[in-house]
Amino acid sequence: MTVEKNDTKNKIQDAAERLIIQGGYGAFSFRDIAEEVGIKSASVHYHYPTKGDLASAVMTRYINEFSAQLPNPNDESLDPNAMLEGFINGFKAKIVDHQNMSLCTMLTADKHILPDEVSAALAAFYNVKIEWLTLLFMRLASLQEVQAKTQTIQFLATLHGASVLVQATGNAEFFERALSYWRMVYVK
Amino acid sequence: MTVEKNDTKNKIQDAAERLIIQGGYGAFSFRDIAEEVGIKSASVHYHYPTKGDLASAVMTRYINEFSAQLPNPNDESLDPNAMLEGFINGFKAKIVDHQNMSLCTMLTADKHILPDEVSAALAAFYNVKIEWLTLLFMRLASLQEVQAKTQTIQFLATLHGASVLVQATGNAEFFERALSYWRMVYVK
DNA sequence: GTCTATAATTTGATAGAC
DNA sequence: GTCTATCAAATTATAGAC
Repeated sequence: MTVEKNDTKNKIQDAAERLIIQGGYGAFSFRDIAEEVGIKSASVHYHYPTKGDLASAVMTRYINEFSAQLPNPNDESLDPNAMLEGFINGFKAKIVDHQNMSLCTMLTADKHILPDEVSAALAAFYNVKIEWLTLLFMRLASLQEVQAKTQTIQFLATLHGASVLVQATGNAEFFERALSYWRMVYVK
Repeated sequence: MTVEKNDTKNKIQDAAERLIIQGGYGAFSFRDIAEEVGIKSASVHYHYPTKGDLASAVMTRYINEFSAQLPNPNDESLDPNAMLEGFINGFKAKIVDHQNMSLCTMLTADKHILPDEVSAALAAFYNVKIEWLTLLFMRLASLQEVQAKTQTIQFLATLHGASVLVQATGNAEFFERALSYWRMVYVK
């Protein structure tokens, strides 16, 4: 199984991901992508026949990379507090450092105009994150599943809402302010 | 000063607002709006020459209506807990009942492709909400301004993030779960 | 796999009649 | 204020040569 990291398919996905993050599903065109990759739009269609196919591929790659990078929350050789810190900081890097919203938040906003398979993948991805965090909070705070899931929803909402506030106001400081409770209780 | 609530300008704004809420700035066209209002696209251009003009008008109307409906947080004849409850429930109505994200969250996602005046109005609007909530939290919890503002950012993030989770997963129950802490502390 | 060429449609916007 | 008519540009997508 050969893994080419810089082949045309990946370059196309890189460009598409960047464009979706910046303007949403409606704001990426085959010509924009072609130009960025250095080929013609017909060649983009060769790799991904429709816009939905391409968005779906970008989404799938994002989910796979994200999931692969998640450690096992019940691995006793790993510090659960550090896992939560890593989760927060990974999100923060996308939001604050790159002054963007996450790919998934963007696609969530566009859910009504997304191909069905993409919006289904999106919902599934959020459920993966919820399950992972629930296991982590069960371990972190010795909680029952129901209580840990509630913590998860509150935490995930804070994280995603923080990105909305930062993006809307341009005030990066709001990120740490929104997350301060969670850092205080579980990280420090 | 005559106030026509059902004149063409307002009908156009209604249609534009609905379309923006459903698909973002990129997913509303003059023809879509014309069809919904029952006129031709050239007539829409008569009222709002450019797309930016229309988006700006929708945004301004939304901000004005929202601001006008906010009570004075320091009015001692009003219950501050009820004010926060009203704020939460007003947001919930948009998110859960209408299965949408709020106009402002949608436009925030599209910020990079928005005309400058619209994105500036957006940032200003979030700051209005933050100031109002900060005054409310100062009164609600007898906090200093800095602490009240931190509460505000945490609360606003939770609210907006809840809408992302509900929209992404289709699980309306996540709204109350995300807000449960705030309802428990300040509403019940 | 990439290209040229092009089809079919949609888009934001304007001119001018009524 | 609304219409018809139209424009120039951009869009997704396909056919076929190399």
